[in-house]
Amino acid sequence: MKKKAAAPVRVRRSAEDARTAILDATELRLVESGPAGIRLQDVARDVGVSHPTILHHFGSRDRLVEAVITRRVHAMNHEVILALVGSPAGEAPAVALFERLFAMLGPGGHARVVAFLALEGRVPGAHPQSLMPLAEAAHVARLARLDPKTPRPTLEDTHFIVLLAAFGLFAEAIVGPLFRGEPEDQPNLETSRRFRAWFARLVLGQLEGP
Amino acid sequence: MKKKAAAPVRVRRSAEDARTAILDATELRLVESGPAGIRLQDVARDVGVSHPTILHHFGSRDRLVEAVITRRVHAMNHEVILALVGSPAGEAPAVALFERLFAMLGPGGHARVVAFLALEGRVPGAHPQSLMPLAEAAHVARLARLDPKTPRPTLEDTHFIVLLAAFGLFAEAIVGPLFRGEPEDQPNLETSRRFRAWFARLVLGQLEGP
DNA sequence: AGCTCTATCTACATTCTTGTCAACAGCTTC
DNA sequence: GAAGCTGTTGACAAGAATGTAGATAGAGCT
Repeated sequence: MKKKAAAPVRVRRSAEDARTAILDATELRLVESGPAGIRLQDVARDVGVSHPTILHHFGSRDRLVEAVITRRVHAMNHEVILALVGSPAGEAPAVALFERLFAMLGPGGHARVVAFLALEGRVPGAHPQSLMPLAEAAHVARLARLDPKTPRPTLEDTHFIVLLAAFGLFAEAIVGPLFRGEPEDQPNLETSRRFRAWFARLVLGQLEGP
Repeated sequence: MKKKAAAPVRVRRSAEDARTAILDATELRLVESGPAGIRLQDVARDVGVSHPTILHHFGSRDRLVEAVITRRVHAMNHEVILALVGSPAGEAPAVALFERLFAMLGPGGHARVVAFLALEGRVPGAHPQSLMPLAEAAHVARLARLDPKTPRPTLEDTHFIVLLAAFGLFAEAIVGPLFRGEPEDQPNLETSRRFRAWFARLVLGQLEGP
């Protein structure tokens, strides 16, 4: 007698576990292809479920995309803040901080996600990503460390320096290898590292200078 | 007697005119949504033809995308080079040069195209976009204008400054409003302009300094 | 005018993607 | 162990997107 055609062993997770597994798989697609590149069937295959299961847990593709973006942006903000508050002053720590930030933005994929969101014009009101609060904090610290005899820099000056730091790390992650003429599949990690160190010292010099 | 159901006035262009019209419409979609967002039906509607006409002229969607990217990248390189060679030395011209470059990258959409290409990993071997030749030219000019008594900067230092300039303009165009917390639909043009001027002077200062 | 070339169109085929639905099957509870 | 809840699934529907095929119709040429 024939076997009953490979019993379809159905795994049944808790709703929360299923949602988490689906979000994890979706996040990979988000980093790789952006929100517009997410396909329910692909995600389903990655997780090992059928695509209606995803719809059951998230209602629609749009809501899934919204959920994964929200989770990712929250995680990114959290990691960036952690790195910033955990960094002491000084040149060597500044270089180390830039390394840490870059590791998150580049290899970690945060910069890609930000770029996709910016290009698609998806800026949920909930996540403005403004750097002004960071600039204000940096400005206070900057004034406190400056020689009282030197002229006081404006808040806008500090804001611009913070913006520049963010721009540099962001662009290095997205177009660094491209602008350096390195093949995408094997970028020159050493040149990239030296640029980041050079850049960190430049930014620090701007903050310490007049 | 009935009319013959609205005579389908068929416009017939030369093959070259048709290709150009199709590429023009495709280019708008490229800037707006990136290569992955180009739809034959949308382009056809924009041009006012049926989508098989596009396939007749370009063979396939892939070849259309390839053609529009090639044309756009060539145009971009051409414009950038024109702007660079037409710029004299000095602080005011440097600020003006940055304005001109930004006008092409931001409102002109070049930065968006570059970002899409970088994110999708489409870097045709034909267009490596390396800034090294530019850095070498800048290095020669830099050495010629430096005080002979000061230590000679390395080529890598000049390369990094050129990279930083490109990174700043690129990122300002892509994520400037986002990182400044401005609504996408009405960015603060004045703040953006001041940042670019501040940034141009910073870059110039790096080239002139030691 | 008649002929040829080919740009263009309508209609259709195929594949992909999201979404719906009814049924199935683990877990928990009684 | 029976019942209920719900996570899960296959089958199907509907629409969109690319690509194909044959017919049609401008434009140039003789």
